[in-house]
Amino acid sequence: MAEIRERFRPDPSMNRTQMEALQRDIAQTAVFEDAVDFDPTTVTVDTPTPETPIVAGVDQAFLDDQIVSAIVLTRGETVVARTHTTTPIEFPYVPGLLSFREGGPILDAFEALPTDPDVIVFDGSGRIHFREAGLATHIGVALDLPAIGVAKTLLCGQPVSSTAALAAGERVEIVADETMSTPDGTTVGHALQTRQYPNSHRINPVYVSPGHRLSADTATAIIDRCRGAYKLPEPTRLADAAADEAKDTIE
DNA sequence: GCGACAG
DNA sequence: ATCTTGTCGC
Repeated sequence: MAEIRERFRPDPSMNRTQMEALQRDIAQTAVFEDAVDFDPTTVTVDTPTPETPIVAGVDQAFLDDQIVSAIVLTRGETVVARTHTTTPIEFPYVPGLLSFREGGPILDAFEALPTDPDVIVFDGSGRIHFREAGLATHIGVALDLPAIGVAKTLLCGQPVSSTAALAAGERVEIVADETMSTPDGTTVGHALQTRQYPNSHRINPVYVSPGHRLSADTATAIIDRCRGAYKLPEPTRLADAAADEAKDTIE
């Protein structure tokens, strides 16, 4: 179903220079402004209506030499489609080059889907990346679909203020720092507190950044609307469970 | 050389 | 990401 712009496909056989060149190309093609066909404020993980946008959650699980890539499509709390692929691992984990390890398998999984989602949620960074070309940006551009990156830890960039004691729903801007090709001070994402305990113990926020066709503000607003009972947004949790489940079936 | 980094 | 029991706290 998904149309893939082949010239952007992450090729694991490229050398580092070629990979970084492709990332610069990806970054220039990426649109960090709202260009979506749905109303972001209608995204929900609860009871859906016929107009509720379809959100895709994507996540991977690993075996010795194979990678399991799972995608779960949901309309509100309703699972619309689910698929997964198992592929040989072709590239190691290298900070800054994650899309070359996970991107191929993810695109394979998208090709197996019966329908395209309105927006995709990835487990990793989007614009919060040295060359503004994180996993969410790379695959979002390759599919030309709205994409958002949600990372559990910060790859680069700096919060404009402390993220230590945020209440659920609160956010802090992440701005570009000197390690990035982006001009210093550019807002590239947000630290979003998806969940918080009433008292003492603290939960770390997640780091949301636009991947493609979305502004940082809207990307974060969408993830905020995907908050469930856990730290990770619901689409990511579902995909995570699907990947683990598929993995257990294999081993 | 120092720093330092998604999954 | 993955290997893993118990354990502290609401």
